Amino acid sequence: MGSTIYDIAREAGVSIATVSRVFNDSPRVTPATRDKVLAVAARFGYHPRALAQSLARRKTRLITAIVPIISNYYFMEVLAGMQDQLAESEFYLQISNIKTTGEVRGDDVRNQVEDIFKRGMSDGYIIISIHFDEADWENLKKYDRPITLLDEYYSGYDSVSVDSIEGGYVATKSLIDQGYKKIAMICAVADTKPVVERSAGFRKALEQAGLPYEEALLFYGTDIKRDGHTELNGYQAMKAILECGREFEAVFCNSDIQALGALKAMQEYQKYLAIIGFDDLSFSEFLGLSTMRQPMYEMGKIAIDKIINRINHPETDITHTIFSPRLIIRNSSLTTDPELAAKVEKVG
Amino acid sequence: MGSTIYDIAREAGVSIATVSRVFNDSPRVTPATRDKVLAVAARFGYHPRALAQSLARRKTRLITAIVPIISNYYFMEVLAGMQDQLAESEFYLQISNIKTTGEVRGDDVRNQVEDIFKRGMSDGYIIISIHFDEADWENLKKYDRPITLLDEYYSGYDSVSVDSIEGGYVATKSLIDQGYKKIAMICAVADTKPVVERSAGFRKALEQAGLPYEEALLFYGTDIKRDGHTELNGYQAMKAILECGREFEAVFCNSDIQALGALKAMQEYQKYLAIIGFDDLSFSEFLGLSTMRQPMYEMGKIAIDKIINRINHPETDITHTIFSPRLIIRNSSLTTDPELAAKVEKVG
DNA sequence: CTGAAAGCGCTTACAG
DNA sequence: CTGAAAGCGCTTACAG
Repeated sequence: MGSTIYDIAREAGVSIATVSRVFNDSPRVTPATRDKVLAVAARFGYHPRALAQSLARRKTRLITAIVPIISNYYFMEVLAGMQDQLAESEFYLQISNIKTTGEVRGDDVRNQVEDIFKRGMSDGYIIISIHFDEADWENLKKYDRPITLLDEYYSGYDSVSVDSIEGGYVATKSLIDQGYKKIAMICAVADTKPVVERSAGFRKALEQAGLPYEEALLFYGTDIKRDGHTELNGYQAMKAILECGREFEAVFCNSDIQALGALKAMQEYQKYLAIIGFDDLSFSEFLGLSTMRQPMYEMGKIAIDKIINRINHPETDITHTIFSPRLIIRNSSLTTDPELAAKVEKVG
Repeated sequence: MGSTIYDIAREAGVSIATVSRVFNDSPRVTPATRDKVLAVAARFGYHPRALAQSLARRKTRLITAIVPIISNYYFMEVLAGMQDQLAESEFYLQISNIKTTGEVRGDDVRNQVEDIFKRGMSDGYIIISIHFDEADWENLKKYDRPITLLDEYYSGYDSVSVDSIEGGYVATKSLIDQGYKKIAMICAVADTKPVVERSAGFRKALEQAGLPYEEALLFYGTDIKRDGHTELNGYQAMKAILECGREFEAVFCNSDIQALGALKAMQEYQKYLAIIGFDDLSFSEFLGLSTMRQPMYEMGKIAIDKIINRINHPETDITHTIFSPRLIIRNSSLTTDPELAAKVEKVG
């Protein structure tokens, strides 16, 4: 297939250095030579191979986003932000997907991430929604590549994330403020970072309001795909709530995608609890689902800024951008109890 | 940062050829030498750069999936299939995202796709949900790379797709079979491949049943993001249906994501038409949404098979795999009219 | 402004 | 089984 820089040089009667300069927009080329080279290149359908360029430059101009199963609906919006921010830069974005069967943890994920670093194909890496422990994060340092964490915090790398504890707190408090007292939480896979943090916020809100917190308020689905961030998991958890024999008025749900499943369970049981989710996925608005909004688009933009900045200035100080999630009240968490409703004003 | 093959060779007292052989699992290396090399490599934290390997081999062992805005929920499931099928192969998958503002057409998309080919970074390309015209597809031939189309058909490349005309026909017929006579269709952006085909099926079903077809049965939303495959677009289109002054009983909706928006519109108007979507996204089950199922996971697997086969055997005949979408009946399209209901048996 | 030459980090016949 | 050498397709000081 391909013609090389040598073909073009020979045909245009110049050296390969000149051809290279033309394609790198070097100012040190006469318009005449440039035109001649470009003409020949067009005739041959020549384009410099990114591969060879990267090797020679010792720079790939590539940023890799590492994502554990793109399924995360979350990622779609993050991506939009990354793309828009990338537009003006010289970098290309490539996405490497981490395959997960079941939980997003364990050696398998670790190995896949390391494999990506071993290939050494990118100037910088944005790691999204992967929650390693300290040792794992430290271990990545040996590859000596710029890293930005998104939806995760570790002191050793730049990061952008949302304060999940605060989010769990605000969500639960919004329920309490509406007059609900019997509140459960739908978790995803236990010991998982989002769950640990959001349930901590849940607990804090309850205790602050003088409502007793117990483990028994936490409900789990059994589906562990995507760490339990699935419709099915939420459906199962809500079923557990409705069948546990205990009365609940409201539910704080770990994620919108789970809330979608929870909604179905409520319909099946014809029993409607107030519910508030977490994320604000694009469909949540159309479900009338109250939620804690994560500024995903913004986070994507910021992650790109951070990684580019670190690629260009490796020695700058590490920074962490932490958003407070925003409360979005829609119908799903509004009380239907007229007595309670009287005390509440619609917020969003 | 990194040590190179030279460092390892020197330290291990062998030639770089031997180091290379060790890392390429060549059988022609004594266990002793192999161990020695591996030990040194481990100590140095050495890994061959994929970049340099690719250049020397003139093979990248990389397959690139080109996707117009990953947002397409559709893609998530396709990806799962691709990953599973890739597991046993020697290839890596990388995803290149096409940025789209508004419609997925025009020069901008064309240029982005071409840029990816110009970089020449992959051994093969799977192009997903991009609908070019004949000239555009032909134009890509000049890059002389293996290409597989997914969710698109063009005779010049291997492809895997779903018969959308058939899908539109079966969906509409299912509505007719249930006794509905006043049926509208929610389209996405007009002149777009899915819309053209599905509305053709819609028309065919009507005419075959002796129901008059008119343009006025086709409704459009104004949001053109993702070619109109958005919740908002469906919401707008359903509003148009409910406000047009004409009575409808049922709706065939171009995609599940739009159906989600349509559902909201119906709720707002407290007017419930039977509705059937297209795709069977993961949440559709939890919405009780009837739909035409596309075997996305399977399609992903097949696309990988095809591209790998063509990479390894460039001269094999071109093949097209075309699925008939499967009808999934859930609550949304079941009639509530007891008279009609009597004639219908629940299918799915 | 242009060219000759070294170098990027590997692989792979070709000998031995 | 192992090594010397050429080659993959570029970029980039260094001269001029």
